[in-house]
Amino acid sequence: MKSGELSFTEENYLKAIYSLSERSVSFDTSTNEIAERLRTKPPTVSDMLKKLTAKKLIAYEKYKRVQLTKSGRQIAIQIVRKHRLWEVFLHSTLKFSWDEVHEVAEQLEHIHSEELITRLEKFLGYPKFDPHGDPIPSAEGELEDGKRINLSEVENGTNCQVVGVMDSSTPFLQYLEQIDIAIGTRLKVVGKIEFDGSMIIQIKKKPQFTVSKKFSENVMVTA
Amino acid sequence: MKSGELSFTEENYLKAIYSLSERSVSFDTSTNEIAERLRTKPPTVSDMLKKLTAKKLIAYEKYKRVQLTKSGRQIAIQIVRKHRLWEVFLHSTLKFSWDEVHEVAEQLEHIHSEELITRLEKFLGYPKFDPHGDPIPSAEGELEDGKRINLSEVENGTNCQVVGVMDSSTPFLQYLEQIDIAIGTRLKVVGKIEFDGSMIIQIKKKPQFTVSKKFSENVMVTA
DNA sequence: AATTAAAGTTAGGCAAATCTAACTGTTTTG
DNA sequence: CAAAACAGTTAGATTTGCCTAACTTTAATT
Ligand SMILES: [Mn+2]
Ligand SMILES: [Mn+2]
Ligand SMILES: [Mn+2]
Ligand SMILES: [Mn+2]
Repeated sequence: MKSGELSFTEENYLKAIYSLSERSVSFDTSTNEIAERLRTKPPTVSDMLKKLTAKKLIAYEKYKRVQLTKSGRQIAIQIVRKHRLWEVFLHSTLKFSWDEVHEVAEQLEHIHSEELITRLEKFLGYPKFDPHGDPIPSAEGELEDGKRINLSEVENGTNCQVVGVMDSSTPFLQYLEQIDIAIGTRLKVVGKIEFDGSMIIQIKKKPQFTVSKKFSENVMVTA
Repeated sequence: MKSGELSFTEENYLKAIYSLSERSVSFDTSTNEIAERLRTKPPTVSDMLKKLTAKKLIAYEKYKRVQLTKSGRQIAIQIVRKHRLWEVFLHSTLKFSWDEVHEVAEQLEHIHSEELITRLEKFLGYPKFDPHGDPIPSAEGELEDGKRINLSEVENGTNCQVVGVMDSSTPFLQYLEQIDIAIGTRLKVVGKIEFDGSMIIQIKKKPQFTVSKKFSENVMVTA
């Protein structure tokens, strides 16, 4: 790759560190978490953390947790932006189904061309969300933060709309499809079971059904 | 990359060997030619030739010239197919100008997904030529031999490539040379004059110029 | 507080892709 | 045909990304 450009691998590390950090209170993550996420081994991660530190993309000290620097975070967000725009393209333009887009976007997100993304975004009509309901960062790295909450936090008797998932694995997405839940689906929480946190929900006028706590924790909704 | 998949680099070598071989009578090429094409050094090429031989993608013996095997050729053609389809996408869909598309296509051609190309091709309406007028191989690797037609039959706005002449007289050939047209020259028909069948054509970014009907009837092109 | 468990790093090695310098094989040509 | 010129390969080094095994540091638990 051209000088100044990051390798596929470096980009994947930044993206992993970004998404793992975002879900922690202190906006940081650890060697082992990164290793698990990238299906690699801790020593490999250790090596890369040194390299990313040298490039000033992360703030990191031996044995301590890792945080993205401002510039590392900007780059990570741009990769997320590319990933999600490509997912929209694959779904809306090329008619891939939901659960097929991620793998290919994982490759496309590493194409280096500002102009390409600018034009792609325009062609797609400046979408704000990807096919899984996740927000698409702007060219400036701004992330619209909708008031998305976990389905598991929704009160009894409340209506809400599905806007995203925490888990993008094929089994989960297939289960969602099976029970007819997709991005945009409106549903009502009609009951909760204290014992195990299961939730009874209803879509439109269809029969009610029960989902596990694990399920409701992996679905994001807006109230 | 997944096992069985070729690396970026291997794919670029196959593509280079393919296009260099195609232009030779014996359908082969040499270490130095490849090195020059890929802006690398001969020892680097030597190494890769060994590797590609082991994978049975080329037929090669030390100090001899290189030829693609059947399977190597098929792979090379698929990369060319991807490259050209992406160029159409960049030009027709994203409105890149035709001289901007190549560099980005050079990256996109290495995305691994059959399904992606199948759907992209469908979305683009099964184009037969890329923005430079080069033919797009079919999914089966068939390369339209570009049926030779008379330049005078070419539609407005179409790119074509000069492949022969009807008249081989010295005056005609001298005229061709004078206006910088030779076998292989790519040109675009930018207008036609009803009155006398004259044709306005353009080569690359040079100024347009007009040729007579008698001229265009004596030039053979592939669409 | 001392011990154990876990998290994380070094050490050392390997494969891919690249380079320069030095060598060998092939071709051209006086 | 012998010498020079050219083409091509081998040797040895470097960088990146990855691994296992062994070690060190930090955290948790008794
Ligand atoms: Mn995704
Ligand atoms: Mn990726
Ligand atoms: Mn091209
Ligand atoms: Mn390429």
